[in-house]
Amino acid sequence: MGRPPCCDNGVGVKKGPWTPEEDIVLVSYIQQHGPGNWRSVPENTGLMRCSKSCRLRWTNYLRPGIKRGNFTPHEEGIIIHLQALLGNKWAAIASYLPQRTDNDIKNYWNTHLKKKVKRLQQPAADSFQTTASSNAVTCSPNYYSPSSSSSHHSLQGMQQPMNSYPNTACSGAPSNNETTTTGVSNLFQAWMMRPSPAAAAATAANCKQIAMQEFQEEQDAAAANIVCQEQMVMTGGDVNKSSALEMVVAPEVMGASTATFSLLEDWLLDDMPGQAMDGLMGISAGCCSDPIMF
DNA sequence: AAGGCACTCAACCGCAGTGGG
DNA sequence: ACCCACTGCGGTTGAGTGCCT
Repeated sequence: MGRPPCCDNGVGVKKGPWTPEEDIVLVSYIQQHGPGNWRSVPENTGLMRCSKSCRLRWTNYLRPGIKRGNFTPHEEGIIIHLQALLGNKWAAIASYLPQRTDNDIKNYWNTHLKKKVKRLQQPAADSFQTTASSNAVTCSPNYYSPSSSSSHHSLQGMQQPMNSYPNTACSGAPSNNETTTTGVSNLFQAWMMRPSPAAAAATAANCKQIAMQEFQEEQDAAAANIVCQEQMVMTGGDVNKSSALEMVVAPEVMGASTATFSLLEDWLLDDMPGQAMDGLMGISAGCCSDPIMF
């Protein structure tokens, strides 16, 4: 017991924000060797970072297909919904939003959604206290227990194939879309051709799982079309940080993702007609208090 | 203009889980 | 069965930034 953390030696280990130069070194290495074996990354690249820091930088920032910026009302709704179901299982929640990282979702929840939900939950809770004191408003993740898996909307079956980042496990399926893969995107080609572990593990236990599998496969295909624009603006030895490594998802890819994503959205949101657009999905009273919601 | 405050988010920390030897 | 190396995850921190007074 008590194995020291990998960064414990401290000596010579750099901390704090990553520089564009470090990003480039890391991306170049992952292009050659693929993600994983993080222990060897600092050793082989000369990066003065611990392996954990390298992994985090990759998964939360450099990984292709990451969508940054504002969350859409749809995404908000899904996060709120899944948080009510799963609790603070950010990795699990992130698996349903393949373009978002668990860190992003966690941050967004803590900074925006938690307050939002609380604010809207308050009046609902007040009204509920007079009627349903024991079974309703808690939104506990245990509320939908595995024992209720006979329910049409049980998460148990479908969670399995979604546990890996779909967009990093590309099946290498050929695409009809024009793929302009230049710059940094070239760095990812090698590892993007790996087979999909999710596809290999497919068991099709129920209809929802099959649907999610299809979603996964389409995500894989979409990932093959991700266009990563390398915009390394080197001016007089300086690196423009803001544009050094900017991944841009082609509009047609986003369209495909959106189309396939609607399947998931249907499943997530179909019991809440007319509630999605306000971004809060009626979480305060509607979803959590309805035992047949899922 | 400047100081204080609140907010955001990248990054860190520590623990748990897992698989190989 | 046990140990250990490694990865994954969730909670937390703190630097940067913008707004307000």
